[in-house]
Amino acid sequence: MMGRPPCCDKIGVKKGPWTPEEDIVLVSYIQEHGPGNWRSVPNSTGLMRCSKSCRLRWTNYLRPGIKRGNFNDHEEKMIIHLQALLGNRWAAIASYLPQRTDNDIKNYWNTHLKKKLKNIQTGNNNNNNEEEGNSSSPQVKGQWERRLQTDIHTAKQALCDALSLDKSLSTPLLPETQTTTRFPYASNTENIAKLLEKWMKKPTGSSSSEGAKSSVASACMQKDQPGFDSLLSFNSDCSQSVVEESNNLTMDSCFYQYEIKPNQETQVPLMFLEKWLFDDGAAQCNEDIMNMSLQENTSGLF
DNA sequence: AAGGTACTCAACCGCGGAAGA
DNA sequence: CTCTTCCGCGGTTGAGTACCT
Repeated sequence: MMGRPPCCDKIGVKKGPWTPEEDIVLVSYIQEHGPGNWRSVPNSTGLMRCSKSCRLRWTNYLRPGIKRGNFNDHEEKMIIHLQALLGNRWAAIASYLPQRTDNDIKNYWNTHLKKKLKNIQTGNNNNNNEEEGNSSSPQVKGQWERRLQTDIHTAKQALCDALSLDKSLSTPLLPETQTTTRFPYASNTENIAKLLEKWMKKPTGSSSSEGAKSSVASACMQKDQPGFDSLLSFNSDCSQSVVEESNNLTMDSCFYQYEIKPNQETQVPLMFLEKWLFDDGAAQCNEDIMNMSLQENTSGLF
């Protein structure tokens, strides 16, 4: 067969924004069967969506543990460092920020950080009286590019740097410890169930069901809205969540298994790298290289 | 108040890699 | 080993919203 067959039958496949009803169907199905086997989701649920769309909706929006809303300084720093180190490998970057989706990080990078860095860059150029287009700011850009094409030693330093950001923060950052902080995924599925019940029971009190639909939708979509978001969001006070969760491993623990696996898989190589880094390189994190690290370039951002 | 512009972010598209037959 | 199918990723789009004139 020539060419790649479509992931799904294009005929009758719905596209565009998801409705709350569709969300409910999808979440209900995943609650029962767990995420994965996306191919069978449309058939099993009757959703007129392609498998990809279902997966995307789940991973980017419905999945418990997703933190929405503004990125804090620490997250910004992490993203900037990791982007410099890993390039646009958003999934890899997201594995270090388990509360954020790769899509969110990508969007945030494209809409905020890129611009911010550009401003910094041009600011530096002006300060240094450097000509614009002349190899386009060799000092700053050169460092970024150098890091992207980095030799392994520099990469080790940068990763070391990135992972040691804000050690004072209580939130654990190393993947080894992240695996424990992901427990809230599990507890939150219960919340989804409660939420779904609410949705189901919600009287279509408003004159039209369409109105009710949209009000539910907007309540869900609304950023920083208590309700849906707060229920699903990954409590920033991870330690508390973990404690709670350790006492609360109910039926949701199966969710944890389903949820944790994909991330772990993507994380494994980095975990090895880090392990190797910290075993081998941590002691060598010499100050000179750290000083030339991105912190220098990004310090103006924060 | 109306129209235009900029911005945000959910969702789509197409590709590459992994897995399985 | 080859072919097919599925999954996941990164780039891109476009609808909705906010802001400006």
